[in-house]
Amino acid sequence: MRLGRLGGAAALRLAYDGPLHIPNQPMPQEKPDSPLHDLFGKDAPRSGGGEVVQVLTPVGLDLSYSYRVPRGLDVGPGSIVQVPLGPRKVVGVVTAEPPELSASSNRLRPIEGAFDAPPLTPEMLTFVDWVARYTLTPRGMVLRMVLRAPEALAPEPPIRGLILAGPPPERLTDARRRLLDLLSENEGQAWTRAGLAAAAGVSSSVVDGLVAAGTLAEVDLPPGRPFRPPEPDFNPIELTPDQAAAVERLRAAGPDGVTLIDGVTGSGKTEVYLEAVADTLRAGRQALILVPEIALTRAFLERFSERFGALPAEWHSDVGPKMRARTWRAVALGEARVVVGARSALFLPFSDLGLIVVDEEHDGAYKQEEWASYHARDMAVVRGRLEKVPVILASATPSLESRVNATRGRYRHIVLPARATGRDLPSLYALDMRKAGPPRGRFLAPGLVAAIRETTERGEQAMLFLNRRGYAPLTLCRSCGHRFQCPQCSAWLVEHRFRGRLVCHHCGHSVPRPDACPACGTLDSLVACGPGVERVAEEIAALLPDKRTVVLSSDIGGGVQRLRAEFEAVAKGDCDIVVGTQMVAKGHTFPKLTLVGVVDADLGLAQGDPRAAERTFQLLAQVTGRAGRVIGKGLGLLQTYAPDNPVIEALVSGDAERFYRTELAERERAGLPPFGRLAAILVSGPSRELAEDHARHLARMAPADPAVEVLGPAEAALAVVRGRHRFRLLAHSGRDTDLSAYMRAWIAAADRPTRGVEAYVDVDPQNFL
DNA sequence: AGCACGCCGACT
DNA sequence: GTCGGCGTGCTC
Repeated sequence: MRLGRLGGAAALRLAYDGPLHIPNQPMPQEKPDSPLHDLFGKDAPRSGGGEVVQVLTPVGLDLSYSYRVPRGLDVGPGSIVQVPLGPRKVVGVVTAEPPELSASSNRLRPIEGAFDAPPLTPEMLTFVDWVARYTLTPRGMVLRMVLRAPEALAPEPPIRGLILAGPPPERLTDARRRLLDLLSENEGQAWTRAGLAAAAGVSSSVVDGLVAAGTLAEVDLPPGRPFRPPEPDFNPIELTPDQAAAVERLRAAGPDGVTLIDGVTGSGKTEVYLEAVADTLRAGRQALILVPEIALTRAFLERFSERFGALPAEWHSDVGPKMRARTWRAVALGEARVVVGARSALFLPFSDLGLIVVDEEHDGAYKQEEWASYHARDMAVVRGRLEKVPVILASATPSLESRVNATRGRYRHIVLPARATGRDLPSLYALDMRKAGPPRGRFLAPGLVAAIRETTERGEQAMLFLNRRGYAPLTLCRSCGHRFQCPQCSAWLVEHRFRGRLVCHHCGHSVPRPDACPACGTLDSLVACGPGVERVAEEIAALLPDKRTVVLSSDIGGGVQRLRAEFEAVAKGDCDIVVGTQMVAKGHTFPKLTLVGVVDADLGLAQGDPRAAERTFQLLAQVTGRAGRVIGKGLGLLQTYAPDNPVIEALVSGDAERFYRTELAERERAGLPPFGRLAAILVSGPSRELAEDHARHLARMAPADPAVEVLGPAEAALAVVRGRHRFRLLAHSGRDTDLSAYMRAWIAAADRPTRGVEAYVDVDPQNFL
């Protein structure tokens, strides 16, 4: 096992050079005793054997451990190695830190070997450390995100292929003849066992028989090269003058820095950043395109391959282990030139990254809130800085953070004010439900129903948007008032009529919908309260029975395949009315769609969530932006009980700037992001008492700091999830305070939780439940 | 994160 | 009397 040479470690110098982005995070000043400090500006010596190196392992540890390098093993910073850890063997990465234990220490154990994979670059190692520090995640856990394709470390095993290698067998059956015919028609071709059997229409035992007879022989085929390089000049598209000007500005921008492409829906942001991808390919470098949800980006992949003559590599949770391993290796070896991926693609070990694009940069899906919390958009900006490559953020409704960075000049700002097709943006109107609401028991105002009727009569499509899955969010007994609640969560069970069940959207618990009230036994006394998409579909189908209605929601049966098919069917025009949840707001173009009705425009405007207005504005602007993109005159109708709410007013006036102005003023007044910083601690435990006790302990232990205000503990809005009781604490500071460092000090000062209690730190929380 | 060690309930 | 629950601590 040997490794190639490593690039100069001097590149590490850039790591802590100045204020990095992170929504305005000042770079933490490294203290002289930091383990990383001594390395800057020096070339880390490669080990020639018999020495000691630090190895970071992908376990929940912040420390790296010292290991002895056996004689003859050539490893240096970034090398991927196997080391013993306690009773097991784990993969690890040699870091650039100086050894902590001396060669004579009896705790020292030897590295067992190095993998034949390219070493992680110094930039990648720095990135791991940076993310770990900022998010308060053990470095090992961040490394784990990098090494998340375990099979990728072994060279890909050759494919077993079959070729014609001997005379035909003595007994020639019908099946054998068909198989031999096929082989002679494709002379010299090697087949896989299953492929040959299927192509010849025989069972695999026929193939085995011929192998045994010596007619076929097994050979090793080199593993396939699935990553055909995209060609930058394969099929250049004609750009509009606006787009061409935007591309020129990107080119003029130079080799690094962040650019926000701020363009209305349909303005062709994608075409613009694909030109930047083409430039990256021309320079022989790799590009990463992050997208919020990859499962439904079929259309994007097709567009990409039309432009570049090859598909990009894909990286997301639906990629199987084999393809995952191949992709990881191909990225590390520089063979995969463009990767389109979900947020986890940010941790791929690119060998020569030249560009990062974050599409729909405002999207909440970029924030991971599981065991490690990070915002992929912010970390993309950090990685771009470390790698010294440009980062492009694209959105029709940019986050307030990015807008402020653009107006302050930290980001370049490219605005695409008009649709590339020259079509007008949809006209939006508020439907005041207090004055012109639906009759009792219904959810669609007569005005909206009439508009849907007119639209579909013209042969165009209408969409009803409601960000609520299922049939009804609450079921109660008319007789005794019993409400169906999840036994494990403080949430109502949502009726799903397709499935005939009541479902908890927080833990997945579900029960069949009973006929009688479980509390009082009364038959047929259960009533559904409020609408979900299924119920809206039922209502519109009853009102317009001759129209074809379809529901697009993540929980229609059949998984991603079925959903993709449904989206394509709608795009082809196979239905008149679409009723959809949040997922219809993203990306897809439905050419015949000209009317979008928002069933409950007030739904997202919950009090107490500082980001509610922004999220609602973005979501409603995105979803109404689907209307009239290809034909007709787009129309959006917003059903609301608060037509004078600033979000609704800004949408209806078509003046996005007005929304940004008022919302930014509000945030500035309250010192909220991007004018201040927030970090949360979520304490959860098996009982209310245990969770609350630890939350109070944390509150007492919060370090005194005049720059930081600590709030709480308060019971979380969702007080119980999966049987765990939750409390929240919030730290609030100005934007010049290193709140991440404050949180590290806080956690270090407090006792570690015990007895099943957990404390989870979320820097830059997006979600306030 | 794993995995081992360690101290209190229901069984061969 | 043991088997085993998972609570606590360690891994170079």
